[in-house]
Amino acid sequence: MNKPVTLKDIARETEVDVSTVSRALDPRTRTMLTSEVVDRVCTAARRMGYRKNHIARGLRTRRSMIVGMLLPDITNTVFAAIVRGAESVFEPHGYAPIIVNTDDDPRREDALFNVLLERGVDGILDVAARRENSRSKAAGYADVPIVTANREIEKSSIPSVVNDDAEGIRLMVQHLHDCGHRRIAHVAGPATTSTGRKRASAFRRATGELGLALPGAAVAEASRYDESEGRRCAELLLGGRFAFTAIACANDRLALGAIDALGRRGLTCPEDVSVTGFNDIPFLNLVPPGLTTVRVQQFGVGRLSAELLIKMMTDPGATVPRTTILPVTSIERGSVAAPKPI
Amino acid sequence: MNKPVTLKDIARETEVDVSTVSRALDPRTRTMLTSEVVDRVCTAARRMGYRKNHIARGLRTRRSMIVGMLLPDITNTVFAAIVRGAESVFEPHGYAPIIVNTDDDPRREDALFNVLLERGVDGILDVAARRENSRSKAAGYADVPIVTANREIEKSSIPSVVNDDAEGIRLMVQHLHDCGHRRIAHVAGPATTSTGRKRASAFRRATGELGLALPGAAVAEASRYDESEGRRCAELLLGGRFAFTAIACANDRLALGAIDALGRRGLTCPEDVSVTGFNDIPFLNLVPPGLTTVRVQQFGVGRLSAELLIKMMTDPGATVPRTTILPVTSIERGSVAAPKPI
DNA sequence: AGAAATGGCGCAATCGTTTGCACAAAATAG
DNA sequence: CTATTTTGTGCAAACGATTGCGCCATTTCT
Repeated sequence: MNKPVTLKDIARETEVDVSTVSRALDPRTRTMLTSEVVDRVCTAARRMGYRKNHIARGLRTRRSMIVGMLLPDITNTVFAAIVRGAESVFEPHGYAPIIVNTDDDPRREDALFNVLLERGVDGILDVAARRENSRSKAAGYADVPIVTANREIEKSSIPSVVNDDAEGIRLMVQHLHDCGHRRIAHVAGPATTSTGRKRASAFRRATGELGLALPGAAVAEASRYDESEGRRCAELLLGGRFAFTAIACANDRLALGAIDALGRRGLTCPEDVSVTGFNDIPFLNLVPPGLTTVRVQQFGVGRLSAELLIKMMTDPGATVPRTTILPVTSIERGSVAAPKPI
Repeated sequence: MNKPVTLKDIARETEVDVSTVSRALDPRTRTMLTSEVVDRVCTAARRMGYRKNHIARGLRTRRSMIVGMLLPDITNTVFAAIVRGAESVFEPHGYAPIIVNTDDDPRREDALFNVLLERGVDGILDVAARRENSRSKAAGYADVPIVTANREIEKSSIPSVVNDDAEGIRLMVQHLHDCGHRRIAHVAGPATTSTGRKRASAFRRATGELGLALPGAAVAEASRYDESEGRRCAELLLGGRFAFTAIACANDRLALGAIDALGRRGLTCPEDVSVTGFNDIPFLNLVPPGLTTVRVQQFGVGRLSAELLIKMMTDPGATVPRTTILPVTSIERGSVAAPKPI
């Protein structure tokens, strides 16, 4: 239960002023001191088991060296990978992340946003952004640098690092078309997210460019990115007036739900209906029939967005790119085949 | 770029002392003030957009209200679920978690442990514990409350919340035995983890109690809990002198690797060899042939360990249970069948 | 050799809160 | 109606680090 060692203790021990100790311990200010003193202080610090107090430091410097990360749900491996990517750059720079899960609940999101601000985070990496900027965000925006990752906030100047959603969907639609599909349905992601909207409009554009029919009954919108919503939407499509041979889903989990819904109707994938996903989440390759999907750079999104945020935190005047778009690749597996001859 | 509002600002505005403002804003000390003053201060605070500065507060109270969480890898859904469980109790209590990933690297673990201490965390939830207590941990132990979750540190008094590893393995072995298996091999987890050791010794005990043969060649030890190690160990077993009809694996990912290794040898599961796992990770039900496994309370482990840690942080004198063991259940799927008649 | 420039270090203020103590006014007791 | 307790506030000292400023002792310049 011994008290932690402070600068003052080291100062007493080495018979110099605490300011000198402080300077000796900081590599940046160390140069203005005699190397003899630096040595003496450093060895004493090591011997006494000194650990700098980030809290006190933060009070004086007004920098907590803590960043906040807003996630929908860490349980979702897509976001976990982003966290690792961000960590890989935060940690070497001395930043520690506080992670909070919003469950895509706007109220929770606002509350947690405030929690982060109270904590005095130096910046916020928002991986749970919804399309419209919320009030508390607008308020906080002036003070704390924010970067959104994976998703973006529309009509705002908040920088974002995202995947090429449009290109990903285009790849999937093109691939389906190449396989002979002409009547393709879409299970869209929540319109509250930029990814949901982007992918849905990219779907419309891609099918349009290929001259495919696209009635309203060809699109069903999920309210969450999960299997049960994928199931629900697929059932909606199956019960609708649009006869399709393939479904392009806005994300892998929706696709898994859709495939399940097909099975319950006695249909199989890909024989009866082809299905595509988005993200290429882990273990997907092991699930039959092997989902054809879009591989995104989850880790890269985390890494780049963290680098961007660090730049904004350390140099407030720096001009940063408004949007950074990372390339995606197409992963072809067994869930896509030629449509049944009629 | 307006400066954040401080107690001093509110004091000036309401013409009371900062100490009074401080007291008025704290529900616990609020009672010693006139309600008139409390009202005046609170409304002013709200109007001016005051947000308490946790950093300054932490410096004075010597409590950061931050807890550290050491994880092997947040990408692993088992640990992500534990995080959510812990969060569900930390957040309502006003604690924010800083999460770091050790990748099960002892050096990284020590370094990150120090990072957490420098950050002035009020407690540490160690989900990445290795069996032997490391030096830095022993050092820090005196100052900061620690609880291990999922795993435990042997020969130490650090409280832990774990799953019933022994019972889980017993259930699997019993089930295999019930199906007719008499020659069962084991892919053990790393002996550096308590889970690896516990499950291996439980395997020995369970097979022993059933009177089964258990030569050394029946057990292969993985150095990490991942698919490639599962593959490697399964190949080792297949090339060994022990002819088995089933493999009980220390974890699901090892089991997936093992099944893959079987496939490469032209063997199928469960027809040729039955396989069992441990943890019941998400999506496992979708992967053929459906892994028979042990379901553990990941969320519960997180929740209980967090509750324990909070108790230790708020009441240092409290006596807490050394070990809390959560029950497990058996999940039977398609990966286990009767052994081939010889 | 005297003046000026440089380098190394100490002094003290500061960051925003909390909290023990003092002290006045009000309430209660004797 | 004084003496004592209570009650509500203010004062000021922490908490542990950073940093502008100033001072003294060298070194360098003229």
